[in-house]
Amino acid sequence: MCGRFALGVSRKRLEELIGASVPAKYEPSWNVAPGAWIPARTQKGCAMLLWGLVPYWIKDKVSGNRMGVRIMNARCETAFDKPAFREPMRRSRCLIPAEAFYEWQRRGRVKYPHAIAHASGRLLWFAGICDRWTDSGSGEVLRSCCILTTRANELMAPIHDRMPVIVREGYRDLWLDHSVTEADWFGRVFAPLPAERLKVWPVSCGVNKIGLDGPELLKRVSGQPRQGSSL
DNA sequence: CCAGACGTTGTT
DNA sequence: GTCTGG
DNA sequence: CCAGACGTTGTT
DNA sequence: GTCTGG
Repeated sequence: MCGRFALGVSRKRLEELIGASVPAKYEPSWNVAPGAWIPARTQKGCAMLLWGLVPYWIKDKVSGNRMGVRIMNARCETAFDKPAFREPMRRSRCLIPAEAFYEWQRRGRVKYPHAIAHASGRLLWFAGICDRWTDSGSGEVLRSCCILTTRANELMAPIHDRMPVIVREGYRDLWLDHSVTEADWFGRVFAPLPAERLKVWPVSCGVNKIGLDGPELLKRVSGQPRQGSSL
């Protein structure tokens, strides 16, 4: 799954990588959590979206907060059928850039955080969906998103059984193009990224602490070797 | 028909 | 808005 | 995802 | 245990 990630690149660098102008609201962070404003590539450009999908049909802000901030992920296997995801899957897909994502490996009652990044050092692009909710009272518009998940590949399996959908370069335009509807294509997009394209390493529990931030969160720590890896 | 949910994760 | 459960 | 709270009364 | 806040 994907409940925390890092995107510590400068705004200028992100603009180069995303190929669009990034709103000034963007700030680098190595501890991005649900509820944060995150940059996303849409068909139109780059927008800052609330991580935690608030469907357009939500009636009021209270239920929006209840429902929205909690929906940080959507299972790719069922997203086309779920009321909250159906329309966004069809017409508002996006790509969410990250340098790495964090997963916690549970061993008994202890949880060990790991970072996972592209083996090449390039950014990861998560498959996301977004929606636009309007406050009926104030007219305020809230744009929000969530990240699709798929089954873990062999690298991730010892740590966790789910991982984010990472869209490979050749499929990114396809994912953003909402004239594309063939299920066959999405099957390819949703396939877990092959293990050899990712790298994983243990990090400190500093990432657990909301509000703690900085590049040091991505530093490898020793003494917590992961177990059961087939690689 | 109306009322109520609408999601994921993990854990047991 | 749209689906499911009663 | 993790951390941290976890209440009541009445009124609009 | 379960919800909210970040």
